[in-house]
Amino acid sequence: MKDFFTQFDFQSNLLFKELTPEENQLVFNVMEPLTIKKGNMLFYEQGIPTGIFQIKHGKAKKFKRGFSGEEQIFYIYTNGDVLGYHALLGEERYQDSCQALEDLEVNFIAKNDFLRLLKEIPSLQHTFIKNISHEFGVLANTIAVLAQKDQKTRLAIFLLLLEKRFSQNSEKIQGIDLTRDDLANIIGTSQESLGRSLKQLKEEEIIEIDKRRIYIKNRYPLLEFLDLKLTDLK
Amino acid sequence: MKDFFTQFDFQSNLLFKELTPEENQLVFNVMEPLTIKKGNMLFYEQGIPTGIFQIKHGKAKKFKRGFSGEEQIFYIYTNGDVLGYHALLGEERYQDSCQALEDLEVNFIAKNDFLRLLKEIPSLQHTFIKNISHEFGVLANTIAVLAQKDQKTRLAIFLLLLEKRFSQNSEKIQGIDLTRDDLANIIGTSQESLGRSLKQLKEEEIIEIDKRRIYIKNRYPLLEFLDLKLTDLK
DNA sequence: ACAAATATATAACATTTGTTATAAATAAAA
DNA sequence: TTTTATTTATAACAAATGTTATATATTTGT
Repeated sequence: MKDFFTQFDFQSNLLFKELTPEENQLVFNVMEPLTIKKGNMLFYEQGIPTGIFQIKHGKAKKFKRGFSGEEQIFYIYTNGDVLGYHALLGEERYQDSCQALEDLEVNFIAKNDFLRLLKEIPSLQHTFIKNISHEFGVLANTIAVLAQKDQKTRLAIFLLLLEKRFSQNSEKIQGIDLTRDDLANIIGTSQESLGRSLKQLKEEEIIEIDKRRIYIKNRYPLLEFLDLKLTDLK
Repeated sequence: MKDFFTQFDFQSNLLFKELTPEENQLVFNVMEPLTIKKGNMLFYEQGIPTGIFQIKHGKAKKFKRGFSGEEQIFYIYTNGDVLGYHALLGEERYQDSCQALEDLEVNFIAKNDFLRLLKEIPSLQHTFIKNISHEFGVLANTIAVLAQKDQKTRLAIFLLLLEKRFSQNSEKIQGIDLTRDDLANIIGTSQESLGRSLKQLKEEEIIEIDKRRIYIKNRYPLLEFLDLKLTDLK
């Protein structure tokens, strides 16, 4: 059984990690550094794919509009994550949208360069397909959480997951820095209802809030509430 | 924008549909007919993959256990659907489980035969990767429904989807034949709460129930309730 | 620095959903 | 068939969540 965090993590920060120094150089050579301003889109649902991105620094939300049009966030990417390859591997348009939550520094790899890399580095195509397969499982696990857990439980789960995600490739403790709207959207509830639960956690001294940023002060009550043993966390 | 049904359908009944007669023969040659009894597993989460299946006749549920162990159904396969290829393409263990909901007639393609087919039929690998990419979008859409819609709305959506799915490759109207438990599990609610909503729909003469089988008598109120235009349905 | 716009917090109330309990119907086994 | 087990239906009540409204805090733009 994959551990708790792995079950909900795309692990897309590991995609270029298994390369030899030579292969790594090939990848590095075709990377183009870019800055993307807060609020700008990395790509749009139904847009024609132009390449893939690696986030050097910052956060981006991946979302999709359901058939009645409301945005649903299903992943938050952060430092080191590689994204945008589904559409290229599937040779189709983007199936979801990705937007910068803060100013981003990214490395961009253009479509043709990426396709060439796939040929030059034999293991790479397999690594990507394997990751998509893993991501499929992450979405299935997310479905289970949303379908089975009540709101307070979903909040506890995503607080733990997001805190961990945001500390990825980063020295200091980041806390969870998302708008209440985005956080409510992730856990599938209303902003007001989310606020009520956050207030409770604050009163129980499990979290601390500074401006909008949420810090987990004491994770043990959360783990206990979720029936997680420390060993589940690796 | 993909139409309503396509947004929630893996379309895994189309995977072998684009082949030339010669290619089709190659596939046919390695298919081994099998019968799988109701309740038996086609494969298990964490099991080592042995091959892929095409359902000739019957229904099977695909599910995954969340971190606290409850089963979550995230897809129902039916006539014509091909399944079990994620694990082979990703060269990893099965990431979910699949169980026969009734006696199944399937065609089985053993791992090595399938891998050989991928080499012999150049378009095939691409078709499968493209489909996984599409399935990824289906799961994202499912997340949006579970996170954003209330229980009655989720029921309306899944009734329409399941009715359509079950009529796939089948002449007569099938209705929706699932245990209340499985249906409740799919839409993410309790059996009792599901029962309450079904009763309402029965009173409004939108559905009809015979034994456990649910028939949609009048789909227009459902479509209106979901704010769907007929053109959304293709 | 200031005004305007946006985001957050909170409470009261309405509605939805879950839970517990029990009976009836159906399916499976003897 | 008869008995037993399982599944479905339903109601009363409790708990969770959504909604509306309003106040306060924070961010953004000038």
